[in-house]
Amino acid sequence: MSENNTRQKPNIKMVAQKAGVSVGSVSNYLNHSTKVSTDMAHKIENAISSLDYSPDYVAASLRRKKSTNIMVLSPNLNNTFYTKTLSTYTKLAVKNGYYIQTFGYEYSPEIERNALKRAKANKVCLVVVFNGYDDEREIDKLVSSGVPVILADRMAGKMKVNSVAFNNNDVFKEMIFLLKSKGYKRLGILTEPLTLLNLKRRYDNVKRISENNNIQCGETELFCDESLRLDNFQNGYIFMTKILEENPYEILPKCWLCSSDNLAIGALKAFKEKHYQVPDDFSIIGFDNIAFSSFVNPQLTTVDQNQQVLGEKLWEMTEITLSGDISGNEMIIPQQLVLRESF
Amino acid sequence: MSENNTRQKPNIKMVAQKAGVSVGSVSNYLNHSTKVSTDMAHKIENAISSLDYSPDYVAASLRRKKSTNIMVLSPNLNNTFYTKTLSTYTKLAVKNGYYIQTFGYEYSPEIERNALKRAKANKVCLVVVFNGYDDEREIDKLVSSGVPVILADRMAGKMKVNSVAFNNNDVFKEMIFLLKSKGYKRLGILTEPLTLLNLKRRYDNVKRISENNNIQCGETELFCDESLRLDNFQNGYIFMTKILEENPYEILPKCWLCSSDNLAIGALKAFKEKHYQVPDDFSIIGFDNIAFSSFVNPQLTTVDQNQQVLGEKLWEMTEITLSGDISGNEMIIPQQLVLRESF
DNA sequence: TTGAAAGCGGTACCAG
DNA sequence: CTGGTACCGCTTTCAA
Repeated sequence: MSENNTRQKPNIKMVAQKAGVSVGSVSNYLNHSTKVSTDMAHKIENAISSLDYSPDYVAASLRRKKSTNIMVLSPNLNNTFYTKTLSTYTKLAVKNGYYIQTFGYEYSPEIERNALKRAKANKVCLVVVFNGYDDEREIDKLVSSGVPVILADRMAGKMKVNSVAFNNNDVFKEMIFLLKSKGYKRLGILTEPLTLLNLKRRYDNVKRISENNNIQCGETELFCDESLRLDNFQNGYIFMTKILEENPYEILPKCWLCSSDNLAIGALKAFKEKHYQVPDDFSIIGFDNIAFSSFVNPQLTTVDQNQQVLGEKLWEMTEITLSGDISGNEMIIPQQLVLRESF
Repeated sequence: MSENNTRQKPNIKMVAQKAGVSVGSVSNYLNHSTKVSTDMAHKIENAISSLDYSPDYVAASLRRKKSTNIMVLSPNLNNTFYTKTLSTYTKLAVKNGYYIQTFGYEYSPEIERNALKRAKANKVCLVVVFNGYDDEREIDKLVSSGVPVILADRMAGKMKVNSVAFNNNDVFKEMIFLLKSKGYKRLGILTEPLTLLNLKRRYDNVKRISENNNIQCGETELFCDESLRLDNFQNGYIFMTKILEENPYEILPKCWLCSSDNLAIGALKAFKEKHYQVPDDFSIIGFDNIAFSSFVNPQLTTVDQNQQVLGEKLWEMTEITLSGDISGNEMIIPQQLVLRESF
């Protein structure tokens, strides 16, 4: 008979009333901020369950001036390198009472900056930024307005924020050594634009180490295109097809290093379609070691960037950051060459 | 010299003061709720930019009792079927002033229910649930507490909520017809547990249509395992390997239909490793048509569930839902068999 | 049009 | 330990 089928959501005041205690006491009880008598605890418990009350985080955030929501920004979500990392990270966060909101900014600096603004407006307690670029100003503003930031898979550079990134140097020593021992003279680089700082660093390092070892790896060997950001597989395939069609086999590098497994797998398809044998005519090395890389044929040789470890380190850094230490801490994770069939 | 380097975040009151107008007027101006004089508009504009003010959504949400945040729940994020759909949906949402927070519940009903509670506590204006199960009670509670829900890739069943799902029936007519014309007598089903409603529906339909056409597809042909939820590739591979080792070739179905491309690709690897030829010794059909499915060897025959279309329909449904119509609207998207090499 | 003031649902301080 | 109350930042009547 009652008409108010969407009756008012129970609030702390109603709980207090029903339990016959004050609002403050209910809050104390809920937040364990002060001990309450067992008698009172009982009454409150009963009121809560009979009303089916659950606290309003928004109101709490407003008053406390912070929340337990963590925002994670990722270039996009279509790369299992990111999502696998997030699986681990999310589980850890949930276990500790935090909640993760993921957002894919689709490689658009504009959407990314917009999300950064949301972070402030939504009072998240932390934002984790995967890669990203052209965002230093927004990040600085965010930090100085009180929202800490962790950079993931990216070094802090000049910014004074915490970060966890991969080494991006040591693994190339082994790689180039092997390259040399197999008789290669040049190394082709297939990559998205080097605007991403970790990509730039990788490139600089592999180039330096190559040249120190008489492996040619300069301008002529650098193949990079804007499209490679968006749809790695598809556009990697298209781009490599174009390269093969526009250049005679002789002038192309015989060994390729790609900035992601997705790209490498696209290139692999292009090689096959043009009837080149991998690794005989061309050999290829990926980056990330996503689950998929061992499922393609030939199986992909790649650089392992362990997603579980990254997720765990990220959580460690989160605890450090949340405890107030935002003084530019840095965690560096080693990489590892995993030899399979494509090289 | 100033010590307050983290000085107070500007709020609407400070803007009002600086502009020499009232708080209400600033709010009116910002929300276009009432016309303000151009003179006042100017003063407010100036105050805002000189203070670098940006409004606090949390406070606004509290007062308005709703927000422009949309929560999207997904079983996990490691399947590009979900993330591709989300790419499209996110772009549409952002364009319309909404913000998407994605959360992967890792196939845990507990974590999923928890997230649903967050939805209420965080005052999101809508939650989109991909698949999910054992959550009807939480969803009902959510809806009756005023947060509308859209079911994605899942039909509403008995629940009175809006949904957008795939047809999951018609495509099987063509598939079984082809199966028959190629001389197959049985169809093996490789799937995660049928607790997901859309999976159950798919299975019932393919079974019925098979039997009507004298294709055997019953208990003996159903291969399903809990592990297949978690890491599709890896566990699909492991599970199929086990099947091949425990059963003589003769008694196994020669054609397989999988509940996802990820699973199919895992199975493909198992077939190859045991030196079976695809599609000669075994043929296999996937589901989803993820980008990757045309990159494996042999290329995967699969059922296209167009992710872009799903993303778009989901946004259409979002507008309907947000406009207040939550009376159990349903959108059904057709599927399409895409013939490649594996069948 | 504009301003004043009452909340939204909590938290935290302070007095008892 | 408990209750009373100011306040978080914004929206929204209501009067002027």
